Amino acid sequence: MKEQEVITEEQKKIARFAKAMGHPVRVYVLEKLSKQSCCYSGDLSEILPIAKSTLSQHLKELKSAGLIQGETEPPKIRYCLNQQNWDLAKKNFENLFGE
Amino acid sequence: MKEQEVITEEQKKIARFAKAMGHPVRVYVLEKLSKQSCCYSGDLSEILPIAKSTLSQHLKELKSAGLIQGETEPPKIRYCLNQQNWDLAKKNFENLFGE
DNA sequence: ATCTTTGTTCGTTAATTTGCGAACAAAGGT
DNA sequence: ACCTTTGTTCGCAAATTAACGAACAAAGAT
Repeated sequence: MKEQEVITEEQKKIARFAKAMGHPVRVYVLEKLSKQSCCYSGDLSEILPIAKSTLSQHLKELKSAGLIQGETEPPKIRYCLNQQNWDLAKKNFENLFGE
Repeated sequence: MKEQEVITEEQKKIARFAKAMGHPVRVYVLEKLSKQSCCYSGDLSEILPIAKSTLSQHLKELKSAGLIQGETEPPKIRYCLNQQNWDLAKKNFENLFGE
């Protein structure tokens, strides 16, 4: 045990992404977005068996991890992947798993 | 909202793996094991700035997610990746991120 | 000005997670 | 028998997460 920094920024980043992906609903959302570029939160709300407030929190979590982004398009909000961070996450995981 | 199952087993599996990877210490351990096949928990304990009981819990979490395994080799325990599940996790993440 | 639609935020509750030190267990060494 | 080493488990406290319904906010439609 020591006080020096032994955990890299990349490892922290991976952990941050992984944590955000650590719930089935959030994986579902990410997978959907990776397949169809965008969707409205209402679409998800109709399909997923959770309260819309709960869904909203999951989306918030994905947003704060930087994996998705939402563009307001009244009265709806269109969600897409944050392509830049999605690519970064992909790269980070590839590094971890080794090609 | 409905009652039918909309989330696949694979999505649940990804979430389970991701959750286990959702902490910097656990990412550190996984990365180390992916590079050097095996290590003793004591090696980790010397390097990581956390109590050994805390480390033990992180290892337990990785074990219960199926990502690592520990072979007792008294008085130490040798930890390795659970290669089968590691490969599965890799595949699952590749599917999610898309090649 | 009011209504409708769409999401977010608030307040609460229950469950889980993180972290520590102390106590315990296993097993070889003295 | 006892000591040492190595980890795990226990008991606890603090923080975070997950979930819900109710209340609120934004903005176009009537």
